[in-house]
Amino acid sequence: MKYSKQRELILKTVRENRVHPTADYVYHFLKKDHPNLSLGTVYRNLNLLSENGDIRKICIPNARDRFDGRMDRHYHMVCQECAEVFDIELNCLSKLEEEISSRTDFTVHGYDVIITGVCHTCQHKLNESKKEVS
Amino acid sequence: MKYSKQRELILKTVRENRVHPTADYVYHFLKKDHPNLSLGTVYRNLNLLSENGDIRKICIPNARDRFDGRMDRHYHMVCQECAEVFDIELNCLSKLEEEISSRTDFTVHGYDVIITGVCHTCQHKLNESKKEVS
DNA sequence: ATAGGTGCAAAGTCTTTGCGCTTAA
DNA sequence: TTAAGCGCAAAGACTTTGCACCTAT
Repeated sequence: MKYSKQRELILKTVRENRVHPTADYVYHFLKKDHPNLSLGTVYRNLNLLSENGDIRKICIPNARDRFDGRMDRHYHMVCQECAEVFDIELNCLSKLEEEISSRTDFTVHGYDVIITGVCHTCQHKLNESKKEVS
Repeated sequence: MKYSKQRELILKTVRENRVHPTADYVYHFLKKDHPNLSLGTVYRNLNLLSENGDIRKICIPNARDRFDGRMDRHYHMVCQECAEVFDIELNCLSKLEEEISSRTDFTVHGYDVIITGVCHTCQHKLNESKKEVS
């Protein structure tokens, strides 16, 4: 693959901005200092990079796709209130691939775990507003 | 919630068609016998039903959302070749919620595991075409 | 009677793509 | 030199929504 400044910047942005950015986030983040950047280029490169295994695409119900620069084994928690995505390490999944291959004839390339719920901050806010009502 | 014939049909379709149908599938499936049905109604009801916990919405990278009428604990394998979705039961996830609550302050509502790879049929086809080349 | 649901079509949102120009190799 | 990549804008895919009509309660 031919080098491009844009791709380098996009990869850097996903790696360094640990918010699991959307394509739009990456675009606006870079647009400030690189006014010629186009959204199409961002999409093209995010897809390229995730196909190449340089970044991960995270698919979340009722939300747009996000990208993750961390390629080590970890999983994701999504807050239903604020829509933020948090990382988590889980021990009990270490045997997952093993179990799948022994129980099915499916060739496993990868897997993702998406935990949905409410983050600490939002839970706190919800508790506060409950108090106000009662 | 007020009863509607359309909603009943849509729920029945998702429950009985174990292909993890997309909204479009449900629409065309029912349209045959119910020509007045509109796609908007299908979307509205699929979203309603999944919010109510009657069905599950499955979000798959690079594919449209699918719906699942099985509400018991199980997970999903997606074939990257044919895009079909298969169910799988996994034992090692039984302690997952426990581990998350003990390790984080995240309130877990649910989680989904999406395993990507290649199904048996497609793997076979891939092997065949390799043979042809060599 | 009336709140909620439907059908329809239009509008939205997010993403991809065609094309002429640019640039890394 | 030239194939890959870019910027732009238009098109595409999928989903939501406003509104007038309909229907379960």
